[in-house]
Amino acid sequence: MNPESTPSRDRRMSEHKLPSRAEDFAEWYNQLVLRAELADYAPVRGCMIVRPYGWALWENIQQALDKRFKATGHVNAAFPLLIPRSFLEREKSHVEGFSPELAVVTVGGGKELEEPLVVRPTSETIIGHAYAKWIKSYRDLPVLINQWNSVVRWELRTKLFLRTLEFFWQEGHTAHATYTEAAAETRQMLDIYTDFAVNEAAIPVIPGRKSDSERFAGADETYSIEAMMGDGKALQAGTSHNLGQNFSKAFDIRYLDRHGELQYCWTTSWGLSTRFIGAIIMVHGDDKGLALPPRLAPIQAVIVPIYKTDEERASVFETAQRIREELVANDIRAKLDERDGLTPGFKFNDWEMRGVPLRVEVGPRDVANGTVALARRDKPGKEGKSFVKQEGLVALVRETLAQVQQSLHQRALAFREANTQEPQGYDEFKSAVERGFARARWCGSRECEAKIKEETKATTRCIPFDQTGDEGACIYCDKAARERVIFARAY
RNA sequence: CGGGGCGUAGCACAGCCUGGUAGUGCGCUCGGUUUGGGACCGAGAGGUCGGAGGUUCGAAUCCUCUCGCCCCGACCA
Repeated sequence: MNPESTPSRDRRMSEHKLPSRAEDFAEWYNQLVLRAELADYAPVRGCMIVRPYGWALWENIQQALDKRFKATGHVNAAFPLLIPRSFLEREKSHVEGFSPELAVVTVGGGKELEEPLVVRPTSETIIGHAYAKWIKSYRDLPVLINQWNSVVRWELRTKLFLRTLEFFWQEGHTAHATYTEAAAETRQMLDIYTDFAVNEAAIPVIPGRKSDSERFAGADETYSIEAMMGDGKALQAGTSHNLGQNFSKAFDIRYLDRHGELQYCWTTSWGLSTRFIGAIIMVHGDDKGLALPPRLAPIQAVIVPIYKTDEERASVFETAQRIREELVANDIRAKLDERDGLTPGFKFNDWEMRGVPLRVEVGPRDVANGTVALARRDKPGKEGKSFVKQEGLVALVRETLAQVQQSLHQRALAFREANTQEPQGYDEFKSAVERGFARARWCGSRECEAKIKEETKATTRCIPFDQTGDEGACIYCDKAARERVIFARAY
């Protein structure tokens, strides 16, 4: 812009800037999480501090989900953090799945414990134990409990939000009288996650079934929603497990049916974690920073005052405060940026980096004319800026937020479509998973799945529910294959 | 656990090769001029140079050991 820009000025400018997504997606992500003040590193390797702005986002996610859980008859409770180690060992595949990543407490009150306690990696076992005590009769069923908590898994490679030693989530655990009911519950909760992802987070997802090798340790069937990130990689954004009678047999969760016969329960579990925040970042973010979906954004509209003199400041603030109060009174999460000594331009960039969907600029000219400038986060620069009357602003803000929500979803969907291919041969398959999803036939054998992973780093993400049903050849071995599967490199 | 890189102010780094006053930019504090797309000037605060041991009159710098972090590969929401 300024031909006299000095090298030192350019350097300073570049320090403000994030690395572009194209040049280094991983670094873009790391810096964005820190600079947007979503989270910070903790003193323990792999642990994360969720900062207030990140937690506010999580709270909005919690509310949107919790509302849906309650509407379908679930209730919240809290189960203990510490679990006797022997509990984990009762379900064979569950131990095998989790034992490498357990944190174990061996000392309590300065004394070696008789039985080591594990820090919960998930709560199937301790909840199973409780259910066994509580459930006696078919009249006690179904039991539909959820808990909001954190769990610990000793991961080797960690990344803020996506994979940390401790992470926050909700885990729902239900017990039913019949297989059919449990299966319906499992699918219902996946539908809820899908609805949440699409309508609250503006993230298009592919719901489907997991392959045997990707299934949860101890589940009969695992379902997931899979989303495409801005670099074409897949992220499992929510999961729902049909646990069959595996845990009820391991924990003796039985009930007397109406014929007076003792039956094992059918149980399910389902979870969505703070990893979802990583998905929001990587799906909607751009080179300017975060772009939060209005329905989940902690701040939906930020008001930036513009002034030179003290008199201007006073009149601008008066108007800006009035606007903020009107917005807040109408349930719009609005904030007035009262920071002195920062230029408007700095604040524009700052709030864009933090992903605020809508910005309201109020300056002396606006005070005089009864107008404001409205800027949309999804359309940078002049394109997304309009000058509007203060009168009727609340309705306009509401409408514009809905439009931003829509446009983020459409943009994400278009990106996914553009980067999803149906490869005809294995060569095409290989290039497809280089940049996105490959929807390809798979014969269902572990061998093909493993070979593909070895050769391309792509794994089966899920077997989508919508299938054409016609027969074709497996992308790898050419054997008969009915189903098309989503293959991708994954987080 | 294997491979690679790095530990110097809150952050990003220079200084180390060739031992001798710890430095630059950003950020922070104060004062002034600024403010419709990342302002500027001036003054200031801020350091056990990751830790321990050694060599030396003298170590951020040389030697030995150690701890930690980040990135890449085998497990995972």
